[in-house]
Amino acid sequence: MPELPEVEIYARYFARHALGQPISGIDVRDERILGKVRKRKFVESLVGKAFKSVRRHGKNFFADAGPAWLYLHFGMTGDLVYYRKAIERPQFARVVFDFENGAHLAYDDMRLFGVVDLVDDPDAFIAERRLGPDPLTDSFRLRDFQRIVERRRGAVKSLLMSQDIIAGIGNLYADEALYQTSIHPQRGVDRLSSAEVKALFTAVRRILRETILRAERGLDRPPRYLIHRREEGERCPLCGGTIRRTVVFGRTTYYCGKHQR
DNA sequence: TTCCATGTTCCGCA
DNA sequence: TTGCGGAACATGGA
Repeated sequence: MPELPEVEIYARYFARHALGQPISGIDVRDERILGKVRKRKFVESLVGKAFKSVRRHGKNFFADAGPAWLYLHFGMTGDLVYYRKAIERPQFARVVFDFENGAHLAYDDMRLFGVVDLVDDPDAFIAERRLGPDPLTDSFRLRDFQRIVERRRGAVKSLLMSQDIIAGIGNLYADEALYQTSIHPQRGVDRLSSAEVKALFTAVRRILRETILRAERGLDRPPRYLIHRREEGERCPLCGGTIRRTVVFGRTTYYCGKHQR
């Protein structure tokens, strides 16, 4: 489930299992998952190295294998699986890292929308892609968010999902933030009150943090979250209204027809 | 069989 | 210039 919180969990998982372990081999099982890098260069750049640290910016993941960085984007169905026995290798493992200790880390991705690549410099990558601030860092400031909202037009959900405005929010968490702030997903950005802009800013951070904290403890998102009610006609756990379905920014959108205005 | 899916990119149009 | 709709990508799962 790769939006920001999921990628953060993957980053921690990667750090827990793979950091400092010498890479003894790499099996690129499906080259279609590779970005710009060719298979041979990818393997030669990483074998014999060990990952030293990890970074995440929005949905983008980087692991330092100096001088090159491993880059991962999880697309819609990307996942990481650390395992010891060959039989445990996941079904859609596209790239497998073998470590000297005999364990393996698979990048698993059924739909192949993800990317495995090498980059020279994460900061340059972030700048080139024109990614906005990561909402869980100090670079995400209310002032900046307010300024962007003032200049922007269109539906508020589109703004939340635009990676050049905020990096990391996808379809589910955009709906969640709007639901929890009682804002209709199709409301024009120019019709948000300053209190609503502030509430949205706060809600985004709180929801992402809460999801990560709970996931670390093996807990799902709280029962009051819209994420458990993504179906037309469901009951809204906050106000008893009816959950509606529409399309915004090209994506299926769920909202409460009663309390989101 | 048909519809839908947590993402990104590209094209055409207003 | 900005924003949006639609399609494409690849592969299931319900």
